[in-house]
Amino acid sequence: MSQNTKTKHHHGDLKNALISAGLDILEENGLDGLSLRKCAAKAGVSHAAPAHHFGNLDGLKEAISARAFGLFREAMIQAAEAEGSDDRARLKGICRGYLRFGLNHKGLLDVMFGLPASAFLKASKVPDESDSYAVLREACAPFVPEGSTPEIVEVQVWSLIHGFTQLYTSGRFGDLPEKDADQGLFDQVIALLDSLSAAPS
Amino acid sequence: MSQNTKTKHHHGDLKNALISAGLDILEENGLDGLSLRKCAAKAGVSHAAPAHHFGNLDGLKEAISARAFGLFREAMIQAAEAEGSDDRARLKGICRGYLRFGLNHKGLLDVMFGLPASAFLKASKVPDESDSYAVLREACAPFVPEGSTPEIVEVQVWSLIHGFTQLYTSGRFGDLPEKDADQGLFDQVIALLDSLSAAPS
DNA sequence: TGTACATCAGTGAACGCGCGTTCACTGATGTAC
DNA sequence: TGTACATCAGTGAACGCGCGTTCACTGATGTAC
Repeated sequence: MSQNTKTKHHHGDLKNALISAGLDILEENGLDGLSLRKCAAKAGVSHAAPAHHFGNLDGLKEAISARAFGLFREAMIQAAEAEGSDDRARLKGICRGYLRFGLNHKGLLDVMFGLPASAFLKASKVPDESDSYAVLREACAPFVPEGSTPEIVEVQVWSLIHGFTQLYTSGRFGDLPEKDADQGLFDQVIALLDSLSAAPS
Repeated sequence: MSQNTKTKHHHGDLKNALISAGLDILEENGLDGLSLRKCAAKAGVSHAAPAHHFGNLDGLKEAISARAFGLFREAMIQAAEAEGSDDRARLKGICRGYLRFGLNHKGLLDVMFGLPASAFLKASKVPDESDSYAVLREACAPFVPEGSTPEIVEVQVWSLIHGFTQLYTSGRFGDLPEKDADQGLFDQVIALLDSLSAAPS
């Protein structure tokens, strides 16, 4: 106890601790509740400490966002695996994972898609957002009809899922219960994909 | 000049002036730049004045949002009329109007969809958000296939357009130029609707 | 038409708050020799 | 193995800022008679 929590200087992994603190704050208070000082307090550190690691709030947000995209990716993969192994089941999992993530982690989705994509593309190393996108891309791949391209199918599916999630989580679909929302979104995506695939066959 | 701008007390239409000021601020500085004090300053009035009309910032936001939904509706209608008079042309106009509005007035879309829908549904009189939705609904009506319902088609089209707009305006589709985005979105909606309508015919 | 009065709309000073940022500092760590 | 020293990470006090909110006020408006 003496060494563990009270080393005072040299926290050890403050950078990650601050990111974790940020995630917690987003879950509890949403995007508006996020500040450098709150993250520092939650991580048990003086309020000036975060500047050493992130520079400013935008830096922290980017780091939090990257971690959130990682969680997002995991959530989709896990949901996909829970559904089954064929192409449709995997895609259904993506839909469910996306929507559930939006419902359960509205604050995270807000930072993730609140920052412009350029904030990620600027980073030299391949960012976590791309990793998430790859999951979607792979799930869409089996449904690309002959006359089309993967990009077109991805954009279409992504737009549909993303729009549905945003509108549903902000209460635009009335009191549609979560379970039905799940199914409804999937049905829509399937209808969309069927139409694409049906054309050439 | 003496009477017109310097009556000091009793602005006359301060409520609307504050809403207009809010719209300007949203266009210039985005959602984060919006505050009661800035709206008051922009309207040329003391910073405590807005409280008389809106109570707090959320009240102002709702009023701004209502006005923005009105502009949104007009933008869609105008774009639809510019396209032509048949069903497809009208729907294409809706797509274009929606996307353009998102591109040109990102700040407005942020308040409009940043507030939960319940903020509008609470209002006793039919809110402007419903008026906007009616435009979408009417445009979708001719494309409801026999086995489906208007609601399903609306949700699907709305999700697709909304998601596309959000993702595109935050830079998620790379450097896709605006003109192509317009066409791409419309193509997608048409493909979606064709698939729905084609099934029964 | 005129007077008295209640109500309403906006003023401006003051408040406390949380914020990001700066700064000199200090304690811990790692490295050179 | 031990000493000296540079570097790094976190401290805590201080700063100014913009914010929402409160409050006693005052000037304009509308209404009753």
